[in-house]
Amino acid sequence: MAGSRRRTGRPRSAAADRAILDATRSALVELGWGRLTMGDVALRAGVAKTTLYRRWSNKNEMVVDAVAVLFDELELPDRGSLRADVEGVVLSFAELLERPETKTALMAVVAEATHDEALRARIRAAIVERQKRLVVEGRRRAQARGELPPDPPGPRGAAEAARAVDLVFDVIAGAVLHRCLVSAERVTPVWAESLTTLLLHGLTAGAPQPVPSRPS
Amino acid sequence: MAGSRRRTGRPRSAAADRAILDATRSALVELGWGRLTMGDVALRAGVAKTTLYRRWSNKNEMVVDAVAVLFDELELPDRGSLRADVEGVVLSFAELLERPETKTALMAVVAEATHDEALRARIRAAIVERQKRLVVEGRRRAQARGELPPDPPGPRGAAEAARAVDLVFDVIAGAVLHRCLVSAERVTPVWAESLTTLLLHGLTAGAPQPVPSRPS
DNA sequence: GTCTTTCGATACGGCCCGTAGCGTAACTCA
DNA sequence: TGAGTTACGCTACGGGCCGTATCGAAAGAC
Repeated sequence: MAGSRRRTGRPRSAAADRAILDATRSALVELGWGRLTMGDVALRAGVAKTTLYRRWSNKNEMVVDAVAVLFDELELPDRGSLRADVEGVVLSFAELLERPETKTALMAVVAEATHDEALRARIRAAIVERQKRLVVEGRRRAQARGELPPDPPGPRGAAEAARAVDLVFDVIAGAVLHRCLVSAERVTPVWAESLTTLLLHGLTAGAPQPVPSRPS
Repeated sequence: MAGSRRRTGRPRSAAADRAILDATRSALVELGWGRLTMGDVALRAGVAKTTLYRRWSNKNEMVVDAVAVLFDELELPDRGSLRADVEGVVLSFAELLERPETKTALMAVVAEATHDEALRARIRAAIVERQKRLVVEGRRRAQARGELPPDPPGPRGAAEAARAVDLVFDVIAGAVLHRCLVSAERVTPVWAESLTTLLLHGLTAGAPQPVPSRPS
């Protein structure tokens, strides 16, 4: 379907696509979300405003596409240990989030998504689900090294593993995001190390534990 | 200074203040951030639009004030153990964040704050710094119970304790926020328990730890 | 009673959104 | 090569909202 969509007529300009998305990101940096206008993006891209509306139905959808590709540059090179891998991904994610276009656009789009189901789905597919690969990969490596226990067998084990991945993803991404955007403080290597230690060993590391955890 | 600010003339209507902030919250629920207009808020509040602009210079500042009070309802009753306290605050915070006016407004305001230093400061003062009290209190109780080691003495110990509070706050608030708003999944009691276990004992709980943590 | 400030109401310039219409450019197919 | 089809740049437009100005009336302070 996607391949045979348009077989005749003048094709869409791929150069215009790139110019528009680039212009959107640079406008986000300079103006922020509230002052970003479609007319301005068109002007920066050297393109007519109508060309924007032929591709996206509104500002939100355009910005999601402009920002989603930024997250794809996240990588997880094998740094040899679970600790090093976690610290690495924390710092990479923070570096990404400290770029003005990323932080501005991500928050604005998430805000709009709170009352727009279609946009919520677009975010989940374009960003969240795609980046969970980092956690899956880091976890797999740690299990291979013996730093984490292997997944239990069977479908129950797989479901449990999926829940663990979701949890770790929310904790790491959430902590970095909150630190950068809500608390508005920088993510330093020292902070990344502290976060990693907390994740690996917990709050109670090095302390007596007089209160046993209750079974569920 | 604040007390003797205005000594003559007609005083500001406290009823109007309340009506405006209530109207702002209800408009956020129904319309979301993008469609919320000052004229509409004035209409809902039964107030002239000029009355809004006498109190706040723009939409962002008004919404921060409308939302900040919601966070003050967070409490931390002593549930008898660190585990129970953490689970409790996670669930309370999630309940707050799942209210439409909270999630919409918080994200929108944070997005605007990425390129507005004054707004960033307002958020930090009105929300972040005020809610850290929950972590400080929970930590103090846990230390009294012997679940956490006491703070080292001296100014260095105090600084270290402050960093620990900041870290735990970012991790807990960030995880809940990311789960609710970015991943767009519900915070269930089961999830809260998993998060608490992770926070208390870390990823490596129950697994061998071949890689020792390096001292800093 | 006078002074000061807020209030509601109305009007306004300005900016932006999203769409429509037009002539032209680019590409496909016969 | 020529006809058909689609994208493009340009311009213009109605409509909505922002933030401000202006006015007379109301509400307290002195």
